[in-house]
Amino acid sequence: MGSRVTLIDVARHAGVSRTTASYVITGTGRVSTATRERVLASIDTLGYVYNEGAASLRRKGRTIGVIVPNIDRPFFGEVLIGVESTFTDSGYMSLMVSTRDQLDQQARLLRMLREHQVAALAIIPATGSDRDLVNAIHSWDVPTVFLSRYIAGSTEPYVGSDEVRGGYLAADHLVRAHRCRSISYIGGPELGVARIDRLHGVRRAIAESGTGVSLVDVTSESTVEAGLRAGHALSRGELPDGVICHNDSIAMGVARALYEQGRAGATRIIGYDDVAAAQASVPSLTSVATNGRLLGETAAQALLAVISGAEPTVRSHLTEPRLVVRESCGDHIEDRSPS
Amino acid sequence: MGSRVTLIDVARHAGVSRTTASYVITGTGRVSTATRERVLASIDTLGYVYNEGAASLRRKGRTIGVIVPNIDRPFFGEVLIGVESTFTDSGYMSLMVSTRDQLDQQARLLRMLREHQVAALAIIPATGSDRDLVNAIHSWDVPTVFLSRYIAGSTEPYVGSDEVRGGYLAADHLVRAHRCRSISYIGGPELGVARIDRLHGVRRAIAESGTGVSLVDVTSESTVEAGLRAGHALSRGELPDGVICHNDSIAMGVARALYEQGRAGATRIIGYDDVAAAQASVPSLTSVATNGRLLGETAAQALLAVISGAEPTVRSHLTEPRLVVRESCGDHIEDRSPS
DNA sequence: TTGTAAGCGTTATCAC
DNA sequence: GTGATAACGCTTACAA
Repeated sequence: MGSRVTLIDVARHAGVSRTTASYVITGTGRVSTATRERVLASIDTLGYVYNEGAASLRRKGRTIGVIVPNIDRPFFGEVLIGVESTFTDSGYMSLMVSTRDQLDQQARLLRMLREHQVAALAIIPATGSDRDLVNAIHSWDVPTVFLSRYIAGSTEPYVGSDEVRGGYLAADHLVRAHRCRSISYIGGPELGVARIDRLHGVRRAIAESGTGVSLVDVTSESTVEAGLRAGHALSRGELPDGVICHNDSIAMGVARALYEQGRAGATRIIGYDDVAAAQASVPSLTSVATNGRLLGETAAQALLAVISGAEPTVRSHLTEPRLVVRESCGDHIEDRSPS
Repeated sequence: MGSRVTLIDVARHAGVSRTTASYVITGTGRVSTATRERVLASIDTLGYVYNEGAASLRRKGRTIGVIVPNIDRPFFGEVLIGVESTFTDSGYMSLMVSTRDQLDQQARLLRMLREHQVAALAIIPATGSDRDLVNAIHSWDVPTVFLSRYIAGSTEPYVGSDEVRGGYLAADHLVRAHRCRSISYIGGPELGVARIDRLHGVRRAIAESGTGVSLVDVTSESTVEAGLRAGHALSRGELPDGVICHNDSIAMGVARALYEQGRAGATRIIGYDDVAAAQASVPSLTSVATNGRLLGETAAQALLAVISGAEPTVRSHLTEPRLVVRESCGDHIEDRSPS
């Protein structure tokens, strides 16, 4: 009935030794076609299933640890798709865990992954992670890639979108195409590297424009609700000419808040990540596209390479973001607010 | 340096036997406080880490298989949060894989999970899964819960939202509160059980109303893009009085398409799942809330119970959906009583 | 309370 | 080409 069928049973049934049976299963070693057939037949009739756990005791395991802050944020979801599909397509399984963006959870999960002997680790570190995390992972000595968020000062392999460039693209569009003189950056955790980098890009774009542009930045959670709150707060004062949001959820919240205040289209809004919903919102959302899926695939491929012995250290890799211009930053938006 | 420290090393260092060391780690057996301290100290100084894989060779493993169609669909993301957090909080790890809603992938992944000796299985089956899947899982003999989608005729434990009720709530609102005489159901895979059940609910609501209401249903993918296409197709003809969409992504696409045709608000739209973006869309989306997270938690808890030996078969569990009324279904007649 | 020893199912080494 | 045999790191009766 159960998985009580072992390699020994197969070997006995096929009239060979465990070794030969093992050779057939793993494809290793030299086995005559005749015996191979026989073994395969036995496997089939006996209903044998390979025991990865037992095998891992001798050879390297085929399980990969994947750590993310929240599975439900659309962007991370896309990244996960990329990571997971790449690994399973190569015969590896992903042990996915979410830290809820909390450092203590992260430490705990890291330990559990260690106990599970994962062969590699892909991690989007929790906000606030520092050298301690890097050191812990480093001393552990398992191939690792940091994803989407990097740790300041770390030299570990990193795959992410070029945040500085993303901020630049957004601000440049506002300043040059729309002649904005005041810009607000909304959202993201205060110390998040993505936020800081994007703001750098924003400032650079402003500086390059040669015009005097005022910049205000506000932190917030990365949720629709937070965007709604931020939008209402914003509309209590004088609106900036343009708003850059830390992600699309916030942007949708801000746009909605302005709409509720009867000021739809009163300022230009740019989101970040270009998730699926961006194109369907009203107004449709201009957004900095980052292609999370590609990010995930890239990271996974890098890890697979290292595991396969391609020793040469994985180098960091930045993908190029792209600005997708839609209605939310346009001047052509009619005022559809409820009168 | 690496994880070369084994229980033997710990035992030697602490001056005890493997057994005692093992007792300390697992909390099993009787050990004097003195020796326990000593062992723990050794573990610390030696940097020992438990080897779950090796342990699983003797006792039951602590890894759970989780199969979903797509990680990136917001609703499934919520379900996963519930499943994963519940399991990790209990010391189990989730081996998550996505089938891309394809049967061959699903079969392959099922096999891999088996080889990894998972202690239990939570699965949202791919569209089109049938008795074959149930039989395969059943003969495998591992505690299993079907999640969110059930297999027709299967008696395996199932945790999901009451789809019939959801369809009823949506249609009842359209028919009674808005006096709709024509309704379209848009989206979902043709043979999906959720779709079929919801349509049952819709028909029941129509029948109960005693009025003659025409019902049209169209299948589609569950994406924003598909919603856009469906919305444009819809607006080429005469619009129905009300539209029920298979999920919120489709609903947002439909609403957007109408907007693009200059017919925003020309019909009432109801979405499904009530994902975060629903409240921020313009118009904000009326939606049937299903609480995916709770679903995931419930399923995980049921599995944990079975694993812990609470033999009595997990019974199926349906959660009650709730209609969240917002702007997209328009001019509300004050009738908030779809209790 | 602690130690001895027999597995768990696989792979690696080295003979034949 | 094929087959003994020794690991791999841990759990768990059974003794002491």
